[in-house]
Amino acid sequence: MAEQSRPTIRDVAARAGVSYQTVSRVINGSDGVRPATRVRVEAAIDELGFRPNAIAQFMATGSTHTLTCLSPNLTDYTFACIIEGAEQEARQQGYFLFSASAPDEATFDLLLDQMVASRRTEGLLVINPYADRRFTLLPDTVPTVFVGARPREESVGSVALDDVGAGRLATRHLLDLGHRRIGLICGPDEEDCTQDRLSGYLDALAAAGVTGDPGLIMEGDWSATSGYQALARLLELDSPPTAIFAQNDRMAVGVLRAARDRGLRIPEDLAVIGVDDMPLASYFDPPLTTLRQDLYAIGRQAAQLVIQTVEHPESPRQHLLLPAELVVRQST
Amino acid sequence: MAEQSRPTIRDVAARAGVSYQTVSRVINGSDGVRPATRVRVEAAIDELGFRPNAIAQFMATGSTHTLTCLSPNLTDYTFACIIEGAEQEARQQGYFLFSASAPDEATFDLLLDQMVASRRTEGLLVINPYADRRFTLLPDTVPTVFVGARPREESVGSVALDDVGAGRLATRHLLDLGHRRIGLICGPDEEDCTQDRLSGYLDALAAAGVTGDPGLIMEGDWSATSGYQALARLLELDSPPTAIFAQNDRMAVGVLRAARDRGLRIPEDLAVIGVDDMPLASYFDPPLTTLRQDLYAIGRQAAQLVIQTVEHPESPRQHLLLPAELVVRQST
DNA sequence: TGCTATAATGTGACCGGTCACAATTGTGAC
DNA sequence: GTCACAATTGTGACCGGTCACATTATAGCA
Repeated sequence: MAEQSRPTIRDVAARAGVSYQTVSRVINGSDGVRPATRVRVEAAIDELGFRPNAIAQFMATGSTHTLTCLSPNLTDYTFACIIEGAEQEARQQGYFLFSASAPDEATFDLLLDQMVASRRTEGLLVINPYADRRFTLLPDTVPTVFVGARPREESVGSVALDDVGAGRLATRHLLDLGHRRIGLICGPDEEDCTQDRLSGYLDALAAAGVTGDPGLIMEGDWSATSGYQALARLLELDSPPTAIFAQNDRMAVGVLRAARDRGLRIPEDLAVIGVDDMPLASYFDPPLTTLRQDLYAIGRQAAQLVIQTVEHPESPRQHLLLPAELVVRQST
Repeated sequence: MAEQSRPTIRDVAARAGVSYQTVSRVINGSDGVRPATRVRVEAAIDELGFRPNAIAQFMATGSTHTLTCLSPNLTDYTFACIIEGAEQEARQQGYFLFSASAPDEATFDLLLDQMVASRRTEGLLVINPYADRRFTLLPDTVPTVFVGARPREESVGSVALDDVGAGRLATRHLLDLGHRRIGLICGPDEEDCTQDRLSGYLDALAAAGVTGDPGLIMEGDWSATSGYQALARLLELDSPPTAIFAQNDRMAVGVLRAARDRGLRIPEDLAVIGVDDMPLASYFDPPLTTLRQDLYAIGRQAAQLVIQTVEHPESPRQHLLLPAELVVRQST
């Protein structure tokens, strides 16, 4: 309302009695401007309330300083933390982070087109790239980092939880408590972390000289309901498990509930451990033992990696694994 | 790597043997292009893999088709749902939604500067504007909508839960069950929804002819811990409440826990109701009675409102209230 | 067939910055 | 006081599209 159209560098230049180029120099803090001139220009900027038009800067420099984070959704707590971590890091380094949810492949493709092909973004963070076949749609023209999964090709960096280690840690914890028949409730088969946590589980069993029983391994979909159903099936076995390792907390909560509905005491009749340490984990009944992952750190690292690749395209791709931490509460 | 620099409309024009303006027409689907010509241009676009540079389009048209949603954080489930809803709606209408977390006023101010002053964004969604004094920083140069709060000035639209109605509904539910001493655990004093849910509570009590007791009203900070502590204090009263209305689910969960720790049976000794219907509400012990709010709808409506104001600046500002729905489970 | 009305296409300037380089000014040495 | 050289400052073109308008091709009709 106040000003019909906002002032440009040329307006500032006119007011300060210099050329637009000098104003540009002042904006960018380049040297080669006499202090007296700089002061004069800065005064003009203040008087006019001038702010550089970022779009025009992008246009001229060809660089948007914007990263895009694509996630299956924004509401999953783990994804949200990763995004927030990445956002912080990006902001600190002078970048923007645009985050968008791509619930399906079509949306993913659309977003890719709008962000990458139209040159709005300089780097890509992809959370959970193997949710479906979306990873096949990725262009190789833009620096990319996978979050929570190993890349299938070499040109992409990655940051993830040390899932094998986490699987091992959880399983060993249950073994240490004397359990020998340990049920495993997995995430979807096609996801990396499912496979890795599984192999950590198998590792730990083998290391303890315990023979694994494939019948104790169930596939869930990360939801509490799927955990509930998995336990129901496990309890129908002739020789049911005495402990459950659920690959995430939501499924573990489903297990707690299914156990309670059947009158099982936890941890006496059944020990339960999850992964994530979600916010209210300690408020369930009983408080959930779990493996905490530092999701913010994962996000921060991921942002760092993309920025590194954006700024030094030839630098080697990195693959980071962050450790999980055992949080013992009362469900084991 | 493949192409050093991506093709522009002039490259396409040369290939198709037309002028760049004709290519521009084809891109934008304007009519006044002979079908034969259009086909030829489209072929050239495909052959070269041309995609219009969005930044250049912004530059030329002055419109970015981008909205910004500022939220205190991205990890709170309610905020995330709102953002996802807004994102969906925006996408459907051909807009982008940039969402950023502004944990404090300084960040909020910075983001405002980067998004608004530098003309990257055309509309603003502000979630929880009264988290602190951030609302005083808002510029009046860009269409703005408050989400989850009433605006303090007329130029801003708003979408929120019908908090008064929700407070009334929750309280009446408890009254209907025969409770007369109903404890209220509020959110922070300075937030609108705290005040509104409180006045709904008072309304319902008055309507039922029950005299309210100010000693039964506690202030929390939305966290489970604060709910836990609030109940602890309420139970020390000479005449403690027989029911609790917590203004959100997290605090309600804290209440459940505090009650369990003291050996109170729920709902026999103490009835508990929350607000939000957060994802695992039905997995707590006992499953939580609560008021569901349609957060996606709130987000969608908010996006709609901003877009409306962006496209028709003179249209009147709207203020929407969405109803809450009672979900009765076993905590009452 | 010629003429006008209309459809289709092309041209130049412009959005608001930046870049590369040219022009000007200031400085120190002689 | 001059000159060479460095420090400042200014100029034109450009980024990749779009706009307004000029130009040309086509169609419609007498």
